[in-house]
Amino acid sequence: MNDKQKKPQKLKARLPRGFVDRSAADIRAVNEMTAKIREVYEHYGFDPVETPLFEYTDALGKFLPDADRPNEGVFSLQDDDEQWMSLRYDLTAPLARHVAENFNEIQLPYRTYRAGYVFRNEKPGPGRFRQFMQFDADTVGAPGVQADAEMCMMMADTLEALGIKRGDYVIRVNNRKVLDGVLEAIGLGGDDKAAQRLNVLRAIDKLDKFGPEGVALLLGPGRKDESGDFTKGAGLNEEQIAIITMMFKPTVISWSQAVPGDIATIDVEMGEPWRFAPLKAQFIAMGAEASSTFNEGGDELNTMSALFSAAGYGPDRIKIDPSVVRGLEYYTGPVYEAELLFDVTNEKGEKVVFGSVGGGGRYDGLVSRFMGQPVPATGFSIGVSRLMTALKNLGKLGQSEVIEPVLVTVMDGDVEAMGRYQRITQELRQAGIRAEMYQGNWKKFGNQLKYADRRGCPVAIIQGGDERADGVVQIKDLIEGKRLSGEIEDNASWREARVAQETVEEADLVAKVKEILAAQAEDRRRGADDYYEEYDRNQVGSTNDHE
RNA sequence: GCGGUUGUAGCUCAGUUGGUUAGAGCGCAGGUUUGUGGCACCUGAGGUCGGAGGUUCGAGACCCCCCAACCGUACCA
Repeated sequence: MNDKQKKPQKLKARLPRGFVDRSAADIRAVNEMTAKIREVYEHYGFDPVETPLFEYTDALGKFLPDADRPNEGVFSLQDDDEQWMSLRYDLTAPLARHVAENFNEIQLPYRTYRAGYVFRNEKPGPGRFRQFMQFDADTVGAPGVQADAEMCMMMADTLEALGIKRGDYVIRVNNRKVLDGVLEAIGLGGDDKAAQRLNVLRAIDKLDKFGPEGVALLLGPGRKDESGDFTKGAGLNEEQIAIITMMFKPTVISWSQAVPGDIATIDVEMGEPWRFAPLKAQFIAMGAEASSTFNEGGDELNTMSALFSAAGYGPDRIKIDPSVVRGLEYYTGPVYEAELLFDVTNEKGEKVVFGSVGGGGRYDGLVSRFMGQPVPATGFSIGVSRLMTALKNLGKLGQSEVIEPVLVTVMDGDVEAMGRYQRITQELRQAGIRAEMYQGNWKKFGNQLKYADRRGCPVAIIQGGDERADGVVQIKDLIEGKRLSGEIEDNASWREARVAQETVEEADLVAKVKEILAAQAEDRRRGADDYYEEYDRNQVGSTNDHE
């Protein structure tokens, strides 16, 4: 008490882990993106719907928070009636709830889209957040794979609408039934093998991260990562590993040269569903019945492939790829994934494989959880936040720069003068010019221009007592002035010079400001052209322009 | 969860074998300048040295425990 008074503990300003504040530029970029996505979805005949951020936890799935691991994966809280509620972790489960709850009013097939933030209570990583935006489209009540095929085509169209060139992305399609069939065939069927099956699927899902060798290790004994940590494998034998590896490791030997019983001789080039035939033949050669699940999945992929070709979507846009796994739990049929193929440079200047920016599949069981009848559905989700990072790299965003407002400075604080400043500001606004009157401490005039400078205001309007008496205003071109400031060293003469400033009649104010803004825009355009010429010179190999 | 790295001002960091009152740059505020941005100069605010315990005459530094962040890995319906 006698010691020097302890200062009150300052509150530490800190952002919760895994969350971000969004800047003006980011928000504008997101708006630009979502507008383009929405346009494509609307064009395909989808209608918007919105559901709340919260749902009752049981509607989201079977993952109730329990005593041991509260809030595992989802953010949950108990309502005052003690019911558990959770922040949604995707947009699919809430849609299923919405459809089930309004089943009588909804005309099936129900084609709908929606965008919104979803939340995951997981450990965040680079480019992975605990709140992020998804943009979904779904068709509920359509059992045929033509609905799935349409989704894939719409994904391709959406990416192109966002400015991603054909060849810089691919939609990869697989079918859960094929995977299930393969697992059955190598003796991993049955409930007692469920855990092992899951391990196998997870291992395959890591293909883009660890490559075929890494996946093979994960399928077998296990893999040690660079920090020395050991990941336990699925414990398959070499023959089983070889069959699974066959699904994603292309070889050059054709089927006719394959030696029965020697799986290493079989060609499984990706991209064509008929390539599954050798797999099937191999199962028979090994004495295992090729399962009907496997055949069903293969047939569905064949149908989808035919639909793609008929609609003119070749393998440069959509291809069949047996290594696609996705959403390990609720998918029941076709699954698809949108992948970016170009290199992306991260904040640290390292090249990284960007990978998946969206995906989806058929989830025939989700709506029917709430109903006594089957309700088939298929849909996909685009990771908006993630895709935005990629688009920034491509230079496809933020080009339409926003012009900061014209600043009307304040010289005198009396009501009459203030009224004039206010009126000038309104005149500019009514002429369609973004404008604001200085709202800080007007007595420090230097600070007003400093504010305008740091904000990037293009023009400042100045009217002191002298100008007011004459019915004129000073218009200062801040961009031009900044350029000229480099030529003046001495502060006094810099202040004297009043560079890039001219006096006009009040009546001519709007016209003159427009003139200056137009000249500035012209300068920017010229500068941008130079930039893009430079940019184009640096783009090697991007010769196929389909626009 | 497991493994590794790192914690000093708002930010980036220095701080010697343990030694007086913990520093710099940037940023911020004020001034030189009550009618002019940049540059320059002057002044100032801003620190539980991540936290607790221990060793010591003495700890920002050494020891132990805890916490947090970052990276990798696992999980991700």
